[in-house]
Amino acid sequence: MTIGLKDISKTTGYAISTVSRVLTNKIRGSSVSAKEILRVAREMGYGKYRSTVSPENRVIDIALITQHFSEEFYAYLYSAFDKMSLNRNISLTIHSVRHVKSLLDELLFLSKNHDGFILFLPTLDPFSYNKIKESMSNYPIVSIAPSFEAVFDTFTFDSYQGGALAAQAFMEKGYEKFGIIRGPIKKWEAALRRNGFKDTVENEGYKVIWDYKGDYSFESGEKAFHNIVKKRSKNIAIFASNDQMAVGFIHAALENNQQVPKDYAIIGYDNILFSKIFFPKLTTIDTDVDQLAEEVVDQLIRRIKNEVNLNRSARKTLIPVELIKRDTHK
Amino acid sequence: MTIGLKDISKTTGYAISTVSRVLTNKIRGSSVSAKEILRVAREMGYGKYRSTVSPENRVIDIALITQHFSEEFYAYLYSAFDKMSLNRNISLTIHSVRHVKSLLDELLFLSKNHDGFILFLPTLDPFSYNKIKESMSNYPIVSIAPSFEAVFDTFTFDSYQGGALAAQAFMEKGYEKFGIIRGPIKKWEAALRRNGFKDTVENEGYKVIWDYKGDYSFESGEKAFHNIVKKRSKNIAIFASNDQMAVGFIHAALENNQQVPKDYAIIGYDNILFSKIFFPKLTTIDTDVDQLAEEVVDQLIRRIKNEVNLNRSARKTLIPVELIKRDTHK
DNA sequence: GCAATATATGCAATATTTTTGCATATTAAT
DNA sequence: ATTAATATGCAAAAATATTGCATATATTGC
Repeated sequence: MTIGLKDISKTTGYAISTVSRVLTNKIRGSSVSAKEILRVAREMGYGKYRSTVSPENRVIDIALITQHFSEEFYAYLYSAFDKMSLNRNISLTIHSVRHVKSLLDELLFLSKNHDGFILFLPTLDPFSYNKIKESMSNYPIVSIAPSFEAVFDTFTFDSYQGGALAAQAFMEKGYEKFGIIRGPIKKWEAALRRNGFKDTVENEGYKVIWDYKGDYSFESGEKAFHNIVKKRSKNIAIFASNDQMAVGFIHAALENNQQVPKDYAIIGYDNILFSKIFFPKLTTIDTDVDQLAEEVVDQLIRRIKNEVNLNRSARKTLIPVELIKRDTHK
Repeated sequence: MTIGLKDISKTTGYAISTVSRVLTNKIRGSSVSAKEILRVAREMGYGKYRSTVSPENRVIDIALITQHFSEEFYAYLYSAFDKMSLNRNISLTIHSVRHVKSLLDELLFLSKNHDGFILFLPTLDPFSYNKIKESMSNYPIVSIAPSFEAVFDTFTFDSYQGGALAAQAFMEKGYEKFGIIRGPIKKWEAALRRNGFKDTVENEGYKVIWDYKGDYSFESGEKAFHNIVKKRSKNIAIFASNDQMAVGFIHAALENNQQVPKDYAIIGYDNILFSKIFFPKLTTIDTDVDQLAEEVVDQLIRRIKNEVNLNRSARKTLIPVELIKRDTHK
C-alpha cells in the first residue's frame, strides 16, 4: 500500500490541504503541527518527502560511499562518522560500492534516497571522478580520499606533514642513517608520506639510503626486514608508510634476534590499536579521524543547505596529524 | 522536482499507461521493456517504486542495523555481508543506531526504504526486541546477535562448541589445571563460551581452578595476569573469551618474564588479524563470518519473497566454529 | 491588554496524476 | 500458419494533490 496525503491526514488529524501545504513548504516547517506532519511523512514513507520538503525543515540523510575492507581503519572511520552524525542530528547510512557493477547507476539511485554523499573511494581514477561530477551535476558531494587532483571538495590527513614529523623525531634523537618502507606506488597518500620524510631528511643534509617498496601488508613489512638484513646496514632509522608494515618488520627482526630500536629504529603511521600493544610499543603518526569527520560533515551540510558558492572550484583541506612517541625510536 | 509516471514514460519512450502497468505488476517484470522501466523508476527515484513493485521483479535492498564500534570485528562483519550482497545480487546499506534517540522511530523509517533488516544489536534487551516485533508486525527481520531468547530468526556462532574445542585441545596436550578469563557477564555468548569450556573440562573429571571476570578489553587481560600471578599457580591452561584479553594476558606475562605457553598456556577466541602476528602466535577459535553472512542473507531473502511460513516461531541456527592451532597451547 | 497583522487551517473547487476499459499490436506456442 | 497469450497506446474514469477563499489562531506593536 502506498502512502498518500490522505493517510498522513488521517494519522495526524490535520486536513489533507494542510498536510499538502506543509509538504510543499507553504507552511513554515517550524510550527508544532508542521513538525508532526513532517515526522509522520518521513516515518510512513511518503514518496515525495525528500523531493518536496526543503532540507531546512527535515531530517537530513547522508550516505558514506566506501569500499569495505576488513581492516580496523574502516571500523574507526565508520564509528567516527556515526558519532558526528548524532552530534549534528543527521542520519547516516554506509554503502559499499566495492563490488558494484555500475558505480554510476548505483550512485544515481542512492542520490534519490539521500541529500548528499561523502565519498571514500581511494582506488578510483580521476576520469571516473569527473564522470561522477558530470552525471550528478550539483548534487552535494565531499570526498575524503587522498588524490592528486581534487574533483570534489576533499578533506584528507596531512600525510606530508606526517612524514616530516617522523623525520624530525629521528633527527632529534641523533640518527644519521635513514630508510623508508613505502606503501603502494599508486596510492597518493603513500607518496606524500614518503616525500615528507625524504624532503625533511634531505633538507638537513642527510640521505635516505634504503627505500623498500611495500604494499601496506604485514607480510611486506617482514619482507622489508629480510631485504635490509642482506644489506648489513644497522643503526638505521626507518619510516614505514603504515603500522602494519612497521609491525611486520619488527616481528621479523625479533624472530631473527635483532633489537628494536637498538639495531633498527622504526616509526609507523596510523596508530592502530595494536601499535600500543605490540612489544616494543610502536612510535607512530596518529590521525584524528573524529576531527576529519567533523569538518567533512559540516561542509557537506553547508552544501546541502546551499550555503556554498557552487562556482568556486573544489578545494583540498589538510587535517594535521600528530606524532605519538613510544618505544621504537630511542 | 518529483518524479511521476510521465517522467519515466518520457525517459523510456513507453506510454504512461504501460509504465503504470509495469509498476503495478500488471505486466510481468521479466520482459525487456518492463526491466528497462523498472530500472529507470529505481534510478530516477520514483516514490512508489518499493511499495508497488513486487520483490520478485526488482532489486532488493536490505539494511544491516548495527551499533558501530571501532573494532576490527565490525570491519570483518561489514565486509562479509558486502561480499554476500554482491553474490546474491542485492543492495545492502549499513546503518548504525548506536546513538539514535528513538530506535523504534528510526527502524520504522528505515523499513520504508528497505525490504528487510539484519539486526546486530547485542546490547538490546528482550523487552525491546519484542517491542520491535510488535511495531513491525510481519516486516522481514533476521538477527545475528547472540541472545538467550530468540525473538527473530537468529544466526550466531556456536560459542558453546568454541569453548568445548578449546578444552579438548588442552586436554589432548595433557594439561590438568584449567583457568578461564571470561567476558562481560551480561553478554550471552560470553557465558556460552565459558560454559562450553567448563562443562567439557568437568566431564573429564578435571576442575576449573581459576575464573577471572574480564570485560573483553586488552587491559582486562593484563589485569587477569596480575591476578593469577598472586595465586602462584603455574602450568595452567587458560581459555580467554576473546583474543584481545588473551593478547593482554600474554603481553603482561612476557613483561614479567614469564613464558607462554611453558608457564601459561592460553587459547583465545575470534582469530583477529593480530592473533597470528603476535609473538608467540595465538591459538584461537575462528569464526567463519562469510558463512554466517551467507545463511543470514539467504534466509532474509526467503522472508522477503514470502517463502517462509510466518506462523512458525523464531528459531536459532548455530554456525560451527573451528580451532586454529598455533603456538600458545603446546 | 487590545487592536492590527501575520500565519495556519478547513472546505470545496480545480488541477494533476494514475489507473483502467477497449481496441490493436506483438510475441510465443502448437 | 494459426491460435492464444501477453503487451501497448489512446482516451475516459478514478484517485490524488493543490489552491482560492473564508475563517480561526497566534504574534507583534503600542
